[in-house]
Amino acid sequence: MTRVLVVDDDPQLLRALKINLAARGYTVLTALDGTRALHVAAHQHPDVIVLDLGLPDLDGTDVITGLRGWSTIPIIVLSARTDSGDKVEALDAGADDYVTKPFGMDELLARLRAAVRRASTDPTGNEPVVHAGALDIDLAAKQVARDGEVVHLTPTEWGILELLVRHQGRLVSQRQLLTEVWGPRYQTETHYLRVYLAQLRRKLEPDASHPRHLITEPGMGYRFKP
Amino acid sequence: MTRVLVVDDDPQLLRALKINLAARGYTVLTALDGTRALHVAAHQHPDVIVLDLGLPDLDGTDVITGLRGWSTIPIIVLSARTDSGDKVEALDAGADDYVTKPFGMDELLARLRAAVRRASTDPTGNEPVVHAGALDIDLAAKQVARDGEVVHLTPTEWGILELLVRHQGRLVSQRQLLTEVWGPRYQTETHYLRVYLAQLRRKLEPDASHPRHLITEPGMGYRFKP
DNA sequence: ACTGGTCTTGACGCTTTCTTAACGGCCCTG
DNA sequence: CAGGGCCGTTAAGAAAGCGTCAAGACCAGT
Repeated sequence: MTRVLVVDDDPQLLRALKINLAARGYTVLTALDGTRALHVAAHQHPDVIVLDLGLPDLDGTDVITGLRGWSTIPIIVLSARTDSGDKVEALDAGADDYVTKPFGMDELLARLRAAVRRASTDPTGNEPVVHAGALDIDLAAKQVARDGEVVHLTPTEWGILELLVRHQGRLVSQRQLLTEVWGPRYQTETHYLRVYLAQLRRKLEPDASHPRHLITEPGMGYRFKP
Repeated sequence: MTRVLVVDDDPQLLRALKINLAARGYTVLTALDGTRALHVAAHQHPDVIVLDLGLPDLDGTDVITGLRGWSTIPIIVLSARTDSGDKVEALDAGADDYVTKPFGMDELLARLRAAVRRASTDPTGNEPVVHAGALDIDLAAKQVARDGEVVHLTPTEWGILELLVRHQGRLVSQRQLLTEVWGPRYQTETHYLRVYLAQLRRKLEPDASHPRHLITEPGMGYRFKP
């Protein structure tokens, strides 16, 4: 049974969605504001989230980034605002889809099915700890240990490491690193990568000048070698 | 570089999209109808497809199902019809997103980024590893091994090899190699090919002077023989 | 307002990669 | 068999990319 978390501060709409989704066989969880949404998402592990942007407590994009910090659950954003700036912002923050109110219920359901279908072919979600040499990288806990000692990483450092580790062995292009860690507008700031890769190597590699795990492929990108 | 296939029968819109996408650093492939779209998708392996539903030859959903038969490439549907029935149909056929015309270019770009982001974090990398003699060519990892030993390639070398391997067995013209690896303005610089093919053979072939995989077809182009 | 941590930015030397040139071999044609 | 394409090989200078260090900007918590 697919579990949907619906986040909306409008009780009427919430109720309508709940009825419709339940009628289609979904299990429905609900939250009235962003804080509770994050809480429910963390504890109930829904399969997909329908998120209204106009929440009383938190900004919509903050909810998205809060979720994306630890999860890849598909997020479908609902909003009354047709402004394309909002859409861009939400999508770049990590939303999977954006539906403008008023919307047809069958359209929302179709988008929901599309989101769930995609997620179900994606076996990401149960790969908690990656070991590589003296490194233990816990993706769920967002923590790295070197020789058993926990190493502190900044958010940006972690973002880079996580992306590389999730694609371990594969080449990750500079462009992808920049868009996913900094955002699509930073695609050309390759300098950042050099600075941060040097920092990561200093923290994680036995010999920073001869890296064994964080490999540079000149002109192409970087690669995490286990 | 992300490769986008744009399918539209309206030359004007096609041109506008091409310019905008190219300006954002995408490599743009185009097709004017469904048949050609399926052909290009199969042979050029784009990273994402933007598909207009109003095509002259095939029904939009047929194009989607045709693609979904063998590929999980993200598909963003474009349509003038706001009818929610069409959306449901397209999404259930396997489309990833549905954008109604007229649309804002920045919104489309954001949805494009979202689709590419999802696909890239999805390790359903159905890019195969191609074996040829002592060579193992991993297209997803962008890595080649010879007798199990990883061989380092420069970006240009990899670009040539990848193109040839993706068209394995078939002849790839010099013109195509030059335009895809160096850019359309280098179509006459056939000399580059000689230099780089020699380098590739030295790195990959058992006997560089009697190549078994990287075959020259004099006056025509090159061919990768598995 | 101060502090500590983090992110951005600039400068420099070094390495890798690209471009270009020169030369010799092969094969077809006249 | 002479000449002109076309191809392969090698090498060296030019250009682009990389690693490193460090200073200033920014931001949140005290």
